Amino acid sequence: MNARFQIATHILTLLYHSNGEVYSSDYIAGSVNANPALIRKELSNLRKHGLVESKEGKTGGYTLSKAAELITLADVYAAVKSASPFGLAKNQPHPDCPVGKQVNKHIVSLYEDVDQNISNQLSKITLADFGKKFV
Amino acid sequence: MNARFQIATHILTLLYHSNGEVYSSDYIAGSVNANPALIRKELSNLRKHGLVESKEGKTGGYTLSKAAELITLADVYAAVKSASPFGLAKNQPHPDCPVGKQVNKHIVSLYEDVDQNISNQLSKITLADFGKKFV
DNA sequence: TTCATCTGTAATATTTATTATTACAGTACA
DNA sequence: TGTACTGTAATAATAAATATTACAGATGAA
Repeated sequence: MNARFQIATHILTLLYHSNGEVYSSDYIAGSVNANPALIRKELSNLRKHGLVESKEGKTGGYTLSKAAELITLADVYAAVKSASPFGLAKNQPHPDCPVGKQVNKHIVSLYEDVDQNISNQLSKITLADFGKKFV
Repeated sequence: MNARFQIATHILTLLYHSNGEVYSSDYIAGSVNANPALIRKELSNLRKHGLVESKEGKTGGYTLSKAAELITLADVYAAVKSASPFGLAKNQPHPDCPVGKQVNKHIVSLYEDVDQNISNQLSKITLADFGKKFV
């Protein structure tokens, strides 16, 4: 996991507070303090995951695709994770060692459990819940 | 998080199966398929966290510092994590934006909750539990 | 219809983090 | 006193994340 979860959550929280008004990637980039192209890239990803809608052209910009009550932080987590926060080494352990030849399998299985647990926890928090913290 | 959790777990599982015999960093590196110096570095970290003991000199090497029933994967997690698997952007969000100026605080708080949840889950699995999977 | 302002995306550069390597001093045992 | 280890620092190489630039395409307004 990396800063993408933070950025995505920041973006969505902004859109939650926009009350349906479209926000441009430039405006959002200003609040996040990041490059507009990077923000558009993340917005593009969030759109592919059905969390935001975009409109091109002169009066274009971004809005949430559905009510913030229907978006959970688990959705955000699923959208931004390319891989599990738990990494695997690129090196294959030694196949002749009884531990080495099985360790990846067991670690992967453990990671899946942990990941499921994280998702379960995050699914209990909606974007509306999170956004209401900002007054 | 990164591959260090995997490597540390691999090391400890090897030592669990050693039945008290000392293993050298060279031997361990062979199973993990990594550089002995890297393994020693992680072992040094595990020693600082009280999970392994080391012996220098000609017949030196590494052993577990206590019974595998008394080591949980949460201990391993705590030992290897330099930071939470959830990252924060280096860029400070814009302080004039109501969302930007508070988002870090709320995200950090959320990360702490998630991290605690991960630890709770991992604390239920001892090294003995994990090591018994290897037959 | 043409200009301004936006999205979408690719290509690339930069920075940061991770992992690997080398080297060697210090320790302990035979 | 030589051999086989650990401990650790310094550095190199690699990989991943982030930032930047550029521009085609869309849309609405003058």
